[in-house]
Amino acid sequence: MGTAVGGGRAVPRYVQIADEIVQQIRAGVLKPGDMVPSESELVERYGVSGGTIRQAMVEVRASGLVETRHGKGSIVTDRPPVRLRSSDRFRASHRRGGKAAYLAESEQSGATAKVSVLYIGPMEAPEEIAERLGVEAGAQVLARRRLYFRNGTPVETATSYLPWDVVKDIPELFGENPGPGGIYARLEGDGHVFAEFVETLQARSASKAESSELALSPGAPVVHLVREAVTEEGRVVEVCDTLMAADQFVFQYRIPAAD
Amino acid sequence: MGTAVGGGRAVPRYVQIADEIVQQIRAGVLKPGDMVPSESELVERYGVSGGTIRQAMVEVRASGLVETRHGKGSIVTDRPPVRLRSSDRFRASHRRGGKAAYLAESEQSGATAKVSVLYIGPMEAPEEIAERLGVEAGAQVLARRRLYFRNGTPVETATSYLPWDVVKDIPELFGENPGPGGIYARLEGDGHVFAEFVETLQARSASKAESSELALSPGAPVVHLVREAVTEEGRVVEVCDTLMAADQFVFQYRIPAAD
DNA sequence: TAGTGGTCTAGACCACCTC
DNA sequence: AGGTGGTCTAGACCACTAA
Repeated sequence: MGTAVGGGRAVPRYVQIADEIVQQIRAGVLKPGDMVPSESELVERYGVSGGTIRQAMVEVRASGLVETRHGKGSIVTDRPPVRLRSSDRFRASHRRGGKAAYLAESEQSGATAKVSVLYIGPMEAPEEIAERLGVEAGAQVLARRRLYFRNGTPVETATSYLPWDVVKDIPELFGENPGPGGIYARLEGDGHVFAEFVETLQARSASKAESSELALSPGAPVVHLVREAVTEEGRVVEVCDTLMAADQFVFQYRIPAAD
Repeated sequence: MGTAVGGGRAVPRYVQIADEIVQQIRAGVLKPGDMVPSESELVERYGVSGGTIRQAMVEVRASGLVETRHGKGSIVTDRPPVRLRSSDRFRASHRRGGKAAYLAESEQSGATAKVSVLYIGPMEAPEEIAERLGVEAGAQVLARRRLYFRNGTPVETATSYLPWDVVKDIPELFGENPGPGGIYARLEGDGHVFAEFVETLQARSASKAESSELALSPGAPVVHLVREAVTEEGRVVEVCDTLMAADQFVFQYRIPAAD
């Protein structure tokens, strides 16, 4: 059994160790791309048990400065220039210019972007989605589920839901590439006039499943964003449900002060 | 020593246990206000070691459905009637109605709100703030630092920075209570006409210091929001730097589609 | 195969809270 | 005093990755 020094410290040993490692990264002793010493090496260096090092590494991972992969080790992440999701990404002029929102943003920051289509096809609307779309729960909708990459790593999953009667005559929406300007441009081309987009955001810790899909450490913060596209008739013609790695995005919204 | 069954399961035991407990809460077997069985009781019930239960409870806490306090135990949280921070909180009509934004929101959800003033007075502008305010770094500004409570627990710290020449003739801004409509109403009363508010959000894990100020578990997600108040002259007359417990807030923004 | 992280054990001591 | 969570130990077995 262990000597069991106990928990009677002002600041726990594992926090001290975590802080030391984080400091080494911030100070540049460990640079982006470097490997953090292995857990067994840290056990020796600090003279503590494996469990304590383990707990320290959980803290270090939570700082977002490090990424750990099973059988490999922990690597110092290169500070990614986050993508700014500003509210003018939905300007109609961008669509007329032929750019989808996410591409326009990627251009600004010079990062490589990629989209992987996970599913496009009919689906029974989940309850919450059906409610937002104003259709009955379980009604058939078109679902478009994508995974977005930035510089090769997944940063965002997005699923768009559109009522069947809205999409049934727009064949482009059933293909992987909806064409210039994205799906909003196609909807506009079919006679829908957008009045506004309503975005709802909540930040929380990633579940186990989510963290694996986005290649995050379990418990890393994610942002859950749901966007509704509302037409001038007051109809919600699309609900987009998005989950983003929080450290990859900064959100910016402009709120007019006018009454 | 332990029998060391090892980690060779598809889904780890601690995740299974965490899911079971979360399910019991979602299903209503454990209701808000109920105590979760103690860790030692869970050890018996599930026939695993303390460490495994401990890890399971970390997962359960991450779900936000439970709150743990040291010598007491874990209690199922009141279904957090999160405060919706919608973008219409800055409508001029609210200010003319005499309500500050945070009070107007609290009324909607029926929660008790409290504000504690931590500091009001002159301060040398931090670099990032000075940049946003368009003043020189280190220039004197008025800082108003508050801590917001909701149902007795701290949920948000906010610091407003205002250029000295803007505030020097508005004595209300130096007092704890800036009067009906809040500081924006006072600025409007002094001739400033707001054009827009620009909010920038980023979610991340709380640092040790931040988590203690907001009474969060270390590493719990927080939202860092910086708001600039822009007048029709294009001047930023206030920068408000806020840190919020992520599980207490849902953010909503309406984005006009017009070009 | 060797090294790394991931899970688990059985037990210890400590700090906090309530009675 | 007795229970609760918080920290720590020493060791085990497993899964993943790379040479």
